[in-house]
Amino acid sequence: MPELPEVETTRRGIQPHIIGKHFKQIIVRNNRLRWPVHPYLNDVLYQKQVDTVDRRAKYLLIHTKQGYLIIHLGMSGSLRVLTTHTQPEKHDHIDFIFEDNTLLRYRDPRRFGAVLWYSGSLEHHPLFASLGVEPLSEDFNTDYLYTAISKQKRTIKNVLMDNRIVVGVGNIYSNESLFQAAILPTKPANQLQYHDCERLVASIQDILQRAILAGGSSLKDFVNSDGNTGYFQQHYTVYGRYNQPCLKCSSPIKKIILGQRSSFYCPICQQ
DNA sequence: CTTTGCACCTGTTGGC
DNA sequence: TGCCAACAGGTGCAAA
Repeated sequence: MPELPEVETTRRGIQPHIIGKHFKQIIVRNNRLRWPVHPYLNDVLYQKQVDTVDRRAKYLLIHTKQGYLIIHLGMSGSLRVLTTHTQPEKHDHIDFIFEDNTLLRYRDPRRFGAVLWYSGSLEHHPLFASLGVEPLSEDFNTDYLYTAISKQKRTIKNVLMDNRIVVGVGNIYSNESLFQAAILPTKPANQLQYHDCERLVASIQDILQRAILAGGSSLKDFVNSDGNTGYFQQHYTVYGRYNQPCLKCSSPIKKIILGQRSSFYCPICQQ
C-alpha cells in the first residue's frame, strides 16, 4: 500500500500524538511479520521516551535516547492513533500504549511489514547501510542520477525502483514520473541523456511533493479512524489506466511487466 | 559486481 | 452464489 508519500504522511500523522511520551505497554498479538517481532518488545520499550519520529526511505524511525523502533508498513501496513481503546480487529497485530493511554495501533493484513528494535547507529544497520539517496533531498540531483545510471544496463524503471540508487520510488510513482518526464520505462538506463535525467529528477520530486501535500488533508484520519482511512486517493495519469486514453494525446495506455511489476506508459508521449 | 526472479502473506476483483 | 485465477502500492535474498 504505502509509497514514500504515504509513509511520510503517516509520520506527520502520528508524530504529534506520541512525541515526548513514554511507552507504558506493548501488546503483540501476532509476531509473525517479515521478521519475527522481538520476543520481549514490551520489556525493551518500557518507559522509554519518544524523542522524534523520523523517516528514512519507507522506514519510520521512532527515536528514543536508547535506540530506534523501526517500523516498515510493507505492502498493506498502516498505523493509527486511538485516544479510546477499541477492540482490535483481525489484522491489528501490535498495540503501542503510552503513559497517557494514547494507543498507536499497527495493522498489516499481508504481514510484509516489519517492527524492529535497534540500539546501534543506523548507518551500521544492514537494512540501512546500502540505501541510496532520499529523492527529496538535494543529494538527488541531475548529476547524481546521470552518474549513478551511467553503467546500468537495466531499464530505467527498474533502476528507479532500486533502493541502492534512490529510495522511496515505488511502482506507482516510478510509472507516473516516467510519464511526466516523457521517458519510456523500458529504456535502458545508460541510454538516458543528461537532459533526460534533469527532467526525471524534476518529475520525481514534483510528483512525490504533490502527493505529500495531498496527504496533508488526511492527517486527521490518523486519529480515531476506523482503519480504512489514513491514506489518500491520488489521481494517476498512467498507473492502472491500461487501454484508457492518454491524458495528453488520447492514444491507449500500454501495460507491460518489468521486473515482475505492472508498468504503464503512453507509447506516443514517452520516448 | 550486476541483474534476475523468488519468496513472504492475505484480501479483492473479475471471469466463468 | 460459488469457485478459482490473477493481481495488489515492498523488498531481502539466493542464484545466475
